Amino acid sequence: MARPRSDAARTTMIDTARSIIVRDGVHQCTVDEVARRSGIAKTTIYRHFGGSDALVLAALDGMVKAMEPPDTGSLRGDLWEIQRRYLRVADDPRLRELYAWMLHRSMQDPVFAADFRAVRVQPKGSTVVALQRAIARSEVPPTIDIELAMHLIQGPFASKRIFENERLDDDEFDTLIDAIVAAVRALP
Amino acid sequence: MARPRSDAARTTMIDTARSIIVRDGVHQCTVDEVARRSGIAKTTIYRHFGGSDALVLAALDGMVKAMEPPDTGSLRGDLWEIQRRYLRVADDPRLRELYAWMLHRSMQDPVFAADFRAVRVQPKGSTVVALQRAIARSEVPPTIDIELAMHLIQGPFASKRIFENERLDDDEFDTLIDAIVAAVRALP
DNA sequence: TCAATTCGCAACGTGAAGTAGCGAAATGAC
DNA sequence: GTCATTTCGCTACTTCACGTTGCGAATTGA
Repeated sequence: MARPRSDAARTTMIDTARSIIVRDGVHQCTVDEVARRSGIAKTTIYRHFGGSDALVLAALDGMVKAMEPPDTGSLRGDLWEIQRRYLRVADDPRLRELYAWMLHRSMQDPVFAADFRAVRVQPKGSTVVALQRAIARSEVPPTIDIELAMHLIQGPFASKRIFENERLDDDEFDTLIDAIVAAVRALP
Repeated sequence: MARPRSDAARTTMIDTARSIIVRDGVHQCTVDEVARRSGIAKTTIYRHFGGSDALVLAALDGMVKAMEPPDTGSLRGDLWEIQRRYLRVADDPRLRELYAWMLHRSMQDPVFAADFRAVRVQPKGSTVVALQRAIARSEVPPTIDIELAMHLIQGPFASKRIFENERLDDDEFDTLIDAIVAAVRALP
């Protein structure tokens, strides 16, 4: 009907937001700051995104590189690899901060929670594939609740690394993997 | 040397903060709001606590009733009871919000993280006692890393209930408890 | 009694959220 | 090509919370 919204402006905003998030953390990623650095007017940002939440989510979307699930031939091997990668990512304080911020916003706002879910970084997909392969190999019963198994797998790592903010050394990591594999096998 | 700080004022601030947290959630618990509701001057609040973080932590301290560890005679029974109570508490959205807020603030500020640690609501103490009893009964090896076992136990519940914000039905709960007990027994 | 400190009050500065009005530029419809 | 419509960038504004400062009055230890 009339002048369309500028794609170039949208791209610039997202790129600016992204670089702020990566360089300085999500807390610096305010509408004012994006406007200042990008040269784009605040009003334009509000027209495009309606607020910093949607802007951050748009910036995050696409940064999330889906992990191709490893295939080592055993559930233990696959989970070892998946969680190893997960912990490497979680070593970045900005990412832990980002995760905590998203959890925080999700608790305040169900709409944000739903959007967050769509964009989230998670080893979830890989873990599902690893579990399906383990079922195909008859390594675990085909009747298990895969979603529950996922929490059984990633919960202990998240608890120690995110909630408690403690690193895991190699021994702890292996011990946890072994115990978790035993737990998954014990699932009905 | 001179006039001491008013204990009455301090108590009033803490009580006001507490009631705001319980009634409206931690987000409404700002210095301005506490001042408005309590009739105490903002400056006085800053003199006493230096900011809303310390005020909230002070308000929380004392609300946390330590849970007396259940003693059912088996690790499974103890963990069942402990996690059941934990989930009942986590059913309150204001508490999940509070937890997310604390995690969020902890990521930003190591000092807050340390203070948070001292005040935190957690079934940690009970779980440690349950594990020690299980060791005494030779239900699990005496060599296990108790802290790691704790994450193995509470991680899956936290992952599903806090991170994912999903409730657990009775079947899921029992399944998870069984799998976790198997995992703890598999610890070296 | 007196010096020191607190309390309550009012005002101020900062920073971010979000909104409003305006001129200029761009674009779809005709 | 013309024109109505919408966007864009700008400036300015309101609101809210944080945190600070200065001041008179009240309180208390020495």
